[in-house]
Amino acid sequence: MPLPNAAPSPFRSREERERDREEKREAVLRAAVRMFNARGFHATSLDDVAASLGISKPTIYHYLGNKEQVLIECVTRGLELLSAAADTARAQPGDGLARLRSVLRSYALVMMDDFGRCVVRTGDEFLSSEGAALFRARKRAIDLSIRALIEDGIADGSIAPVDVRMTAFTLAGALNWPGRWHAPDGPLPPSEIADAMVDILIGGLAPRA
Amino acid sequence: MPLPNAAPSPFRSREERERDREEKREAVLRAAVRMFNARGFHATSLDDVAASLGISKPTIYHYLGNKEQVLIECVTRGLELLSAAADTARAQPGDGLARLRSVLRSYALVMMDDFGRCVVRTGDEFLSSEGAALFRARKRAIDLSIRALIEDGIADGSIAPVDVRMTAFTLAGALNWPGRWHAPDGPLPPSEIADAMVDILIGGLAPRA
DNA sequence: TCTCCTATATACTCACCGGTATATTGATTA
DNA sequence: TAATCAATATACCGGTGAGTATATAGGAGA
Repeated sequence: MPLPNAAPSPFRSREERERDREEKREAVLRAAVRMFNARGFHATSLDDVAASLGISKPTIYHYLGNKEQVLIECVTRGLELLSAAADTARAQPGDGLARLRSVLRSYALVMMDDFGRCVVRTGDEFLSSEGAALFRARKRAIDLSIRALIEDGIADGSIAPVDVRMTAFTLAGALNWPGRWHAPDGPLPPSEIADAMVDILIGGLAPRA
Repeated sequence: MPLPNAAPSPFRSREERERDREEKREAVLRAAVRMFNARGFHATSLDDVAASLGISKPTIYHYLGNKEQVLIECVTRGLELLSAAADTARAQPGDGLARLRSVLRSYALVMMDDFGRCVVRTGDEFLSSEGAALFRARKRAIDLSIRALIEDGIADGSIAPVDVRMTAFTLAGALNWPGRWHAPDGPLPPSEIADAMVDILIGGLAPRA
């Protein structure tokens, strides 16, 4: 219970200071990911990122180890969003197709978020070999989640007996693409884009007999 | 008619010299695109490219203006392959769906070629504003080709009445993706990958009633 | 109060790399 | 044969940017 003394004190407790620190870290990451997405990783200097926050480069180094780690944290945020999307939708009721549809929709939405975008715009080339290995492992886990869902759907008859591996690649590829072309201030809201893409992927192009 | 004197002369004619020059230019481009694809544009120095050919950096500048122009030529090569794929398949007989299928297949194959890959790995960020404008214009033309084909198919009843714009995005996105993950020395041959992806996109996932 | 830790800045180093100036060689042409 | 041009190399310049050394100021704890 907080005391009724609502006057904010300039003296911060330990937890408050830790929260402050976390908040600043987060702000650095947000600013960085926006710039990385807009100009590309190599073309963005940490001086630029610092300037956009009105701080200086060493401050960034105070909160994050080095430039690659900034990128890794951004990518990791995005991958976590993607994993979360896959996991929560997977736990829902419904047949395989319905659950897959839900995952695909969430996946597409993440791809129109700053951190999701960053995942798709960051090739292995940008990371050190350790970073790239981690990156690949997490992407693989997400891929496996999607494959499992497709298999469920095939088993319960809600999905046609397709090649699971290639299907997962195709779906992910299509849904990754908005991360490259979607402009956050475009006319179509992300949810509509996601719905339209998922409908096409689920239904295909050929008219139903 | 060549004279029966088959002994290769060290004295080259004008045409031979021009062909030589063209061949060297081409070799530079091939070496460059491979490295760009493997390490990324910014992480590849022209010294590296030169070294991989056993020549020196000024030689590259002798054949191509500057680093951006090297990239633009690579991307242009890829875009030409893509345009060619769209145009030739469009001129074939068959209903809209059949022709679209043919275009999609060719498109996917180009994406597993060095130059096609380069198109998809090169974001606008890497180019100057003029380069990026050119790039976008050519991609737009390809997009319009695909849209036209989808419209044909809807008109002749071979394609379901989908949202044309979103469908073109979705198809292109899915087919672009191999440009990022496909390894040229992988087990599956590109033609099989292309077939599998196109089948999924055309047929969708839901079982036919 | 003295010391230590945190947050921040300024100013620097160092490596890399795009691009160029200049030299050399050999073939082409006048 | 002299003048020119194409093809190539070596050696350099200048900018940029990652990362660091060092200073400072102020709060926290002993």
